[in-house]
Amino acid sequence: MSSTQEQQDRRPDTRERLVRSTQELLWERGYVGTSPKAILERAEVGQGSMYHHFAGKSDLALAAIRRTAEGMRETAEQCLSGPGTAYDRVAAYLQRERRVLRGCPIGRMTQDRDVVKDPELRRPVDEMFRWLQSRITEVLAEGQRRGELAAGLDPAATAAAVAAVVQGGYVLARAADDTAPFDAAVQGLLTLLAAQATPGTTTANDR
Amino acid sequence: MSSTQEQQDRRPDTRERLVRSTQELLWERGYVGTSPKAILERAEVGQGSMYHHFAGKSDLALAAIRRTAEGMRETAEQCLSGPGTAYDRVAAYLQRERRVLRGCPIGRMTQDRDVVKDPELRRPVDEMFRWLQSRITEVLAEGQRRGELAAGLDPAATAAAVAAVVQGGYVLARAADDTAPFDAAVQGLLTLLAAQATPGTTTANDR
DNA sequence: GTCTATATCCAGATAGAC
DNA sequence: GTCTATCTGGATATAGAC
Repeated sequence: MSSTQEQQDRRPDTRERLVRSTQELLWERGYVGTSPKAILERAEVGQGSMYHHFAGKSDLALAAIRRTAEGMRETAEQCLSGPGTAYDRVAAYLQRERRVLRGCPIGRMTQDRDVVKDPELRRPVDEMFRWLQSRITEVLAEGQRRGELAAGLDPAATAAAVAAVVQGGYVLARAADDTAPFDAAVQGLLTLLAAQATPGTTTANDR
Repeated sequence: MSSTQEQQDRRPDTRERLVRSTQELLWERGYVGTSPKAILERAEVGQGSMYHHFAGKSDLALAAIRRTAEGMRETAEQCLSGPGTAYDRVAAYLQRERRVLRGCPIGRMTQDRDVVKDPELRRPVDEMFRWLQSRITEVLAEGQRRGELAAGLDPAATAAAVAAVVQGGYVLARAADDTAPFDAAVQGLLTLLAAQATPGTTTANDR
C-alpha cells in the first residue's frame, strides 16, 4: 500500500489506479493486446495523467509486472513456508487455490515477444521464476536432510519440474477450457513425488 | 503436400505460401501480434490474393493452426511409437530436439485471448493436447501391462504431468532466456518416473 | 497534475479494375 | 486470381492550454 489516500480507505490515487488496471489488462490480454487507451479507460483516468506519471506503455507495464511478480512471490512463500513435511509444503503450493482458466499472470508474459525481447521487462519475470525454483529447491533439500525424502532425489531438477507442471497445467487447462488437466498434472507429479517420501513422513495421497 | 506445383519442386502456390507465413508469424508473435499485412509481406503475396483465398485473419489462422497441430502430432507420434520400453518412449518424447526458446507453437495459442475465446480456433489446439495426453496414457498403460512400470502408477495423471512439464518447461526457459530450466524440469520428471520402473526394464538414467 | 486537440501510422477489411 | 485504391477505426504518442 504505497498510497496515503488508500490507507485512509479512499479512492487509490491516479498512479496506483493506473498500475492496477495495467496488471489486470496484462493478465487478460497480454502486452501486445493491451492498449494505453484501454488502461486509462479502466483506471478512469485521463490520457494526460497517464503520460504525466509514466513515460509510456512499456514503463507502465514494467511497474505492473513488478507488482504482480511481488504478489505471486508472497503467495508462493506462504505455501512453501507453511507447516508439515517438505512434501506437504510442495503439495500446498501445487494445490493452492488458483483461477486456473485465467492462466498465470507472470507466466503469460513469457509468451509475449515484446516482453521477452526487452531485458528490463523480462527481468522481473525471470527473477520471479528463479526465486520460485530456488525456494522449492530449498524445501526439498531440507526434506532430504530431515530424512523425509529419498537421498537420491535431485532437489533442483525436481523443483524445476514442480514449477513447470504448474505453468504447463495452465496451458493444458486453457486449451481444454477445463481445469481438469491442471489438476491431473498436479496429481500425477505429486504421486510420483510421494513415492520418494519416507513412509510415515508424508500425508496420505488423497487419490 | 497439397500443392501440385510443390511436388514439381517449384514455388509453392499462393495459398500454401500464405498458410506457411501465418504459421511462422503465429509462432513468433501470437495471434494478436500478427497482422494481415505482415503475413502477406512474408508470403510475398498481394493483399487481393489473401482476401481471395481466405475470408480474413481468423480464417487464415485456422488453416495455419490446423497445419501446425498436425505436424506436432506426427512428430510426437514418432517418439511415442518408437522402440524400447514405455519409459524409453516417454523419454524420447521429452528429450526430443526442440527449439526451446521459441516456445511451443501450439501451446502459445492458449495464451491468446482471441484464440481461446473462439471455439473454432481453440478446437485444433484442444484436440492436439487431448490426443497427446491420451497417447502418452496408452504408452504408460501398456508399460504397466508389460510389467515395466509399477501397477500403482496412474497413467492418465502421469501423462498430464508429462505434457505439462514440456509446456511449463518452455515458459521457464523463455523467462530465463536459457534452455537450462527446460532440461532440468524434464530431467526431474524422468528421474521420478524411473523410480516407477521395474529394475532391468529401463534404460539407465543419464544423470 | 489533468485536460483536450492533434498527429502519424497501422489494423483489418471492402471495392472494383484488370 | 491478383492488383491498387480507399475506408474506418484504433494504437501510441506529443503539444499546449488550464
